[in-house]
Amino acid sequence: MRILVADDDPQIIRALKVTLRARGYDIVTAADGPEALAKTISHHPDLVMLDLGMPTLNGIEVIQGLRGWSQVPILIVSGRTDAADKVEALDAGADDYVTKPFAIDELLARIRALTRRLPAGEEKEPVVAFGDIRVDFSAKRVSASGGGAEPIRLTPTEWRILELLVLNPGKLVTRETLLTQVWGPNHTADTGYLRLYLAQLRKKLEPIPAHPRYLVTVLGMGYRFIADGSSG
Amino acid sequence: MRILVADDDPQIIRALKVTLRARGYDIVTAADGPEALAKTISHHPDLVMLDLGMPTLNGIEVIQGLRGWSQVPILIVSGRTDAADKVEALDAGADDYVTKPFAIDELLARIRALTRRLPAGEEKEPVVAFGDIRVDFSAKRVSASGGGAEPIRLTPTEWRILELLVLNPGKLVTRETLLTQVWGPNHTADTGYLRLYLAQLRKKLEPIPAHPRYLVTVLGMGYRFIADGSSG
DNA sequence: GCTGGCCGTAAGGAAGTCGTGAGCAACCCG
DNA sequence: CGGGTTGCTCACGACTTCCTTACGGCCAGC
Repeated sequence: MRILVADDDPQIIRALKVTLRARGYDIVTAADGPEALAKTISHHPDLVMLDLGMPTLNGIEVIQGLRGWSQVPILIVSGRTDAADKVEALDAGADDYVTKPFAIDELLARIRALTRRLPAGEEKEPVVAFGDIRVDFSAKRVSASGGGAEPIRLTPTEWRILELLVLNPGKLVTRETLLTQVWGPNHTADTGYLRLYLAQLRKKLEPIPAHPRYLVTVLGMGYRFIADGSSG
Repeated sequence: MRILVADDDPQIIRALKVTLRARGYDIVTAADGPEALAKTISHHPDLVMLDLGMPTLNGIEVIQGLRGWSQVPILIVSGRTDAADKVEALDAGADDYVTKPFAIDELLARIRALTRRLPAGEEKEPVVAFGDIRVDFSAKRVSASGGGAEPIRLTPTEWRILELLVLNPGKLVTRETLLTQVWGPNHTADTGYLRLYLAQLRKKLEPIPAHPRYLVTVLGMGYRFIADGSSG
């Protein structure tokens, strides 16, 4: 988690850097408004902490400059306690406003609150591709880029098995693991239906189902997903 | 924009109700924790204002009860100024914390900041179009651009379901997600009414209701909204 | 080379899910 | 108090999914 700290007071910068780094955050600093804008562009922080009283550029203008193109959460840290200042900053696009002096624990809690809902906004799509197949886990969707644009339909059970295998690329997934994870902890007696679902998955996903390249059998043990580019 | 105000002090309730209604907000009130939870389920507010010092149920427990199934923004209004209280509430899932007494202008600005990023489809147009249908989220209206200019009427439940689906284009929306988001956390036993509402939505929105093109069933898992131009 | 065990494949029935229509109770509003 | 709307239950047919059973092929060990 990367945080940009913009303040013109070197002491505050230093104090925040130490405190936040100790909490595991990756810290980028800026001493004035233009630098804050530039470093937001170059470093893509997950949160911007902004002091309103910086030289060169009004704090409000920095907020507006950011909001013109970015939805990054903005936390204002200011010495001004006047309600009018808070209203102006919040309406310009800031997400929270803390007045100096502040309790460091409260600041940290507000940082957590602001960064918590981040994944809901701009997240990468967890997509895994192999061969002509694209697996989109967030959308629960599989499509073949090559043969026809029609999406491939998987049943819920097929999905669970594919997830277990693809999310552990290269690793062996034992038959017992598959059975307990898909059918429940009490379900360890396999009468042969696991082979059946693997056959169906291969029929739908493998270029040559009879000679599986990605969903490989490990004799007597279980199955393994081999990603593109992996040897063996 | 609907706001739930939960406080055990009738005077505060009354004052906030008047002030917020004057700003155009739709206000729902609750006098204790259980009522706040129940009215959140039944009224689906866009923001929950919570007093920590309510009887019957701890404020923290109310936050947890909401966060178990809802992502609605929570604004804590409390008389406690101690940093530890703020940390506890924010870490439990609250999004902002204001201490009494507060400037009403600041409170309004913080409400605007919290509700600003509400629509899950951030910063996009609040209008989504597919086929001959135009869905206006800000005006809560649906109209058919093709056959006649008269607006299509949706019931509140139909609207909730359509929102969940359209705001997650291409993504799978689980049956369980739909049930908890629309009917509340305790409502997981589906006797078949979800199919019914989907049928009604398709009857009103789909060109050929019997062969849905936009509100697609994913067998055994849930439903999916397919936007125009997407493959499939 | 032979046998036993494991794997892949196919067919078929049981069980579950979905779409649809009919119908009833609760609620809102005039 | 009455009409219309909304929310929900029940029942039925069509379809999909799940799982069992059965059979043939491949590899290991003897």
